[in-house]
This record gives sequence, C-alpha cells and structure tokens, in this order.
Amino acid sequence: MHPDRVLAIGEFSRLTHLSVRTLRRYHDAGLLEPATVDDATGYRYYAADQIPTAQVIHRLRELDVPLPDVQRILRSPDPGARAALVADHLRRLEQELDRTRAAVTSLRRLLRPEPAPLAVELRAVPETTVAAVEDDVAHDEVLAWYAGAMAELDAVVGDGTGVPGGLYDNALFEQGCGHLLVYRPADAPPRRGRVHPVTLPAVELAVTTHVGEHGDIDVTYGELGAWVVANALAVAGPVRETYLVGPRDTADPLAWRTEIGWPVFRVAAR
Amino acid sequence: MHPDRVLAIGEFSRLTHLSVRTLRRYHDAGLLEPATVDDATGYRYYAADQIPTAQVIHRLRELDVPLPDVQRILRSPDPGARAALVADHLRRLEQELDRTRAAVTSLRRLLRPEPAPLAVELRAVPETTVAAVEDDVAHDEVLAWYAGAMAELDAVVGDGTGVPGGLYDNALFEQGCGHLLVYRPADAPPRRGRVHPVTLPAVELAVTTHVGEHGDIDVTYGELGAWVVANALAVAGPVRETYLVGPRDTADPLAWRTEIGWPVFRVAAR
DNA sequence: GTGCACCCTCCCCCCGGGGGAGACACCAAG
DNA sequence: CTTGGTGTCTCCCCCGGGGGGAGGGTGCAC
Repeated sequence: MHPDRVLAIGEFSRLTHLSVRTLRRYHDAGLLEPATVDDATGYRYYAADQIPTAQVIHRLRELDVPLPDVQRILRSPDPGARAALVADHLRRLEQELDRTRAAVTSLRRLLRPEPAPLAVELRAVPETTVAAVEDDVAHDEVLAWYAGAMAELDAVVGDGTGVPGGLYDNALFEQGCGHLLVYRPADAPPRRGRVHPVTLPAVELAVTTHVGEHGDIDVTYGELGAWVVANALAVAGPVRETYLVGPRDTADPLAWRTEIGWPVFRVAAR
Repeated sequence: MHPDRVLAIGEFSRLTHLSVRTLRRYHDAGLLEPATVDDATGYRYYAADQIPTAQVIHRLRELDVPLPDVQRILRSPDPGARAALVADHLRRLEQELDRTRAAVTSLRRLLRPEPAPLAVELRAVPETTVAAVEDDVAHDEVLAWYAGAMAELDAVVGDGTGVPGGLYDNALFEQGCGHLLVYRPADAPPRRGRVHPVTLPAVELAVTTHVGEHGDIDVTYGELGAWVVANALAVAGPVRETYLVGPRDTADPLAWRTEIGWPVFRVAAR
C-alpha cells in the first residue's frame, strides 16, 4: 500500500470527474486545498483521501449550492450540523420547484388563445384602522414572511374578525425589496408583538377578483393594469390584496377568491 | 377609453413587475421593443398591449429559458409551434430535476458516516470483438445518446447475446465531452446503421460492482479510484462499465448491478 | 421658471464556469 | 545529458442575466 502517493491535478481530475480548471478554482476559493503545493513551481498535489471531499463538493454544486455555502458545509465538523445545512438547501430547492410550478401554471394561462374578459370595478375605499404587521422584505422572502406575519396576526386578533388583506409596495417588484403590510380589520386594534394599529389611507381602487391559486396572479395583475391604462388612469401607491376565500377557508384552490385593488388617479388625456 | 396612452418605462415597470433595468436590457436584446422611442431623448414609451408580452417573458425567465429562446418563442406566430418550444423547455427542466434527484441520492451516500468497504478485483481482460455504437458526445447529452445507441444495438444484434457494456472516455468528465462506445458481445458482429464491429484492446482492469440505480455511481467511481491509488496503480484509458443487471432485466433498482472497470498500470513506488 | 422625480448611457461588479496565450516543469527516450 | 511532448502554471477575456452607482439630460406640476 502507498496511502500517501501524491496525485497531480490531472490525475486527481480523472479520479473525481472535476475539471482541472474547476479544481484550481476550488483551490483559490479555499474550498479544496491540495495536500501540498510546490513552492517553487506552484504545482498542486492532492492526496487520495481528498477524493470523497471532492465528490461531496461536486454533488453540492450539482444542487446549485453556492461555493461559500459549500465551504460552510465542509467546515462544519458535526455531521448533524452538516445534515441541517444540506436540508436547508433542499428546502430552498423545494421552494424553487414551487416557483417553477407557479410559472408553468401562469404561462399556460397567458398562452391560452381566448382570455376571459376581466370584470373591473372602480371603488372608493374610506380610511380604515386595522391590526397590522409590517416590514421591509426582500422579494424571495415574501412567502415565508407572509406565513409568519399572518400566523402572528391570527394569534393576536383571532381569525373571525373580518377579511384579512395586505398592502404590497411597488418597489418590491421594481427594486426587489419593499414594504409589506398584512392586516385584519379590528375595532380596537391591540398592540402586541409585531401586531399594532395602522390607519390605512382612503384611496380610489381599481378592483378585480383573482380566482384560484396564486401561481398565475401576476397575469391578473397585468390584465388589471391594462384596464387601468385603457381607462386613462395611473397607478399610485401600494397594491392592496384582500383574501376573500383562501387556504384557511377551503382546501379547494379553485374556490379561492383574492381581490386585487390598485390605487389609481385620473390622468389627463393625450 | 385611451387605448394608445403611452407608458413611460417606470409606469410599465409597475404594471409588469419587471424592473426598469431589466426592461432596458430586454430592449437592447430585441426581446421587447418599446412601442416608440424618442429619438432626441432616448426615452422609451410602451403601449398597454405590450403588458401580456412582458408577462410571458417574465414567466419564461422564471423557468430559466435563455433570452434567445424566449425570443424564438415570441417570434413564432403559430400557437402550436410556440407550445412545442415551451414543452421542449419543460422537458429540459424535467431532466434537470432528475439530475437533482440523483445528486441528492449520491450526497446521502457520501455523507453516510460508515461507508461500506469496497470489494475490488484486479482482472486481466483479453482482446474482444463486439458489436458497438460509438460517437463523440457532450456531457449533458450522455443519457439521451445512451438510450438511442443501446436501442439500436438491441434492434440489430438482439438482446440475448451476452452482457452489454460501455466505454467512457475520461475527457468526457475533464473537458465536458468525449468519446463514448456501447457494445454487445457478438461472434460475428454485423455492420448496420451505426452498429459496427469493434475490437476492444486487452487491458488490466480494477473492477468493482456498483449496486442500485446510477444516481450515486460517481461515489463508487471515487472509491474505486481511491483503491487504485492506494494500490500504487494509475489509470489508463477509458472507463469500462458492464451492465450485469439493469432496467431491462428487472424493474427493481435495488437489484441492479453495474460492473465498473478502470484500466490501470503499475507505477513506481515513491 | 424652478424643483424634483424621472429617464438616459456607461462602466464595474456578482456568480461559476470555459477558452486560450505564453511560459515553465516533469519525465522518458535517445 | 539533451530533447521533445505533455502536463501545469498564471493571467486575461468571455458567457448569461442581472444589480449598483455615477454623471447628466427631461417632463411636468406648481
């Protein structure tokens, strides 16, 4: 046995199915340091027991784990912590899969030859005081934030106090992060944890209703937007959503009803 | 109604949930040309009926469709052709999902605390003449090529003529594409279509058997590689796989047996 | 006519790789 | 010991699909 036979980078590449270039990059990134490096020539030499490590990196990269996260996983000595980090990533992949499914649903609706006509109503909404949770949130954390905020809201004000809703800052879509607010109507909104009273300003809303799950809600947004423009209106302020019928009311997605209201004002005709 | 009210890029951004920067990029790429561009100022103005197009692009991008492909889809006027292109992409996503699943399987095995010891055998293989299909193939097309080549081979020489196998060029993993060859033993190999006789050279093989589906076969490769190195051998020439028990023999992946043989030669001890 | 939000172009950065140039290093054969 | 082929080094540029920010011109409402 020659357990410490050293391997040049090319040989190591053949054994691990990682390209030479990639191995060099991993060295530079501090991900996979060669067992020894010749000071004079710069030649990298690997040991046979680095093969499993290289393979773990390979697999993690196939799962699109970013290099810094790969490093974190490799550096964590405890197998439990390691497994937790990996599980974290698998969860992220799962979320991405949900996003993909939603995009497919939405695309199907967009490419349908005959879109159903949209019923839009112009509605003046008076000032309202509600129990709310609000925060600045990044685009890809919206779903998680929403779940947490709505759960806290339910816990504080109960879930029999009228139809819940949310306000979504336009900057969320334009800059990738923006101000979010979810609320429930309440006569005397309490102040507990993140829940506190907020007075929503009076607005003129262009309102339509989205039917079904939220995978293709952007299509409804677009149709509403087209209607708004066609009627010589312009958008002003955050979008309002009202969850008339949602997952908490019935398990059947086809029965879900979400009201979308876009604050508008009249613009001069051209 | 003002159906031709023009929209500045910011307003269009709010209506489509695409960032201003991204809209500009799509203009530059010829993906989504503004309805009019002011020659003097360079200001982009969009029409309301461009909203659906923008949304289709948004969805396709969420599915990671490359911009040139998005363009191709948008330009194809026939809804049927368009649906076919989209379906093509969904197939690609499905393949990627398979790859992800394989990586998860493999990772689980890699992170298992106690790896099972590997039984490796050194075997001298004589020169053999076989019926083969061979080609230079890119890494991400291997599975598709394999399926086609093996089907053609079965059709020409029948599937009762001994255990099939394959040779996989190391360059496939190092450079991303390399020479592939699949074969079946045959006394008088015919020459029909892509099938033709090939004489495989005699080699010394380090052989082990991979059990189960191929998702984690790279782990076995790595273990075999480590064994080869530990025994003062070096790899030479393409890897040989032999499909002792495969999907064509039984539907139970746990029963599959794949022999992996790495051509080796003895190196001087250090 | 003035202020301010909007819009323009341009350049650099991110990630994780690949291509290729030009210069050394290794090793076996002659 | 030289020579040649192959392996390896570093360095820079490229890809795709975006984001950040600088510096300067515009549209429009007051």
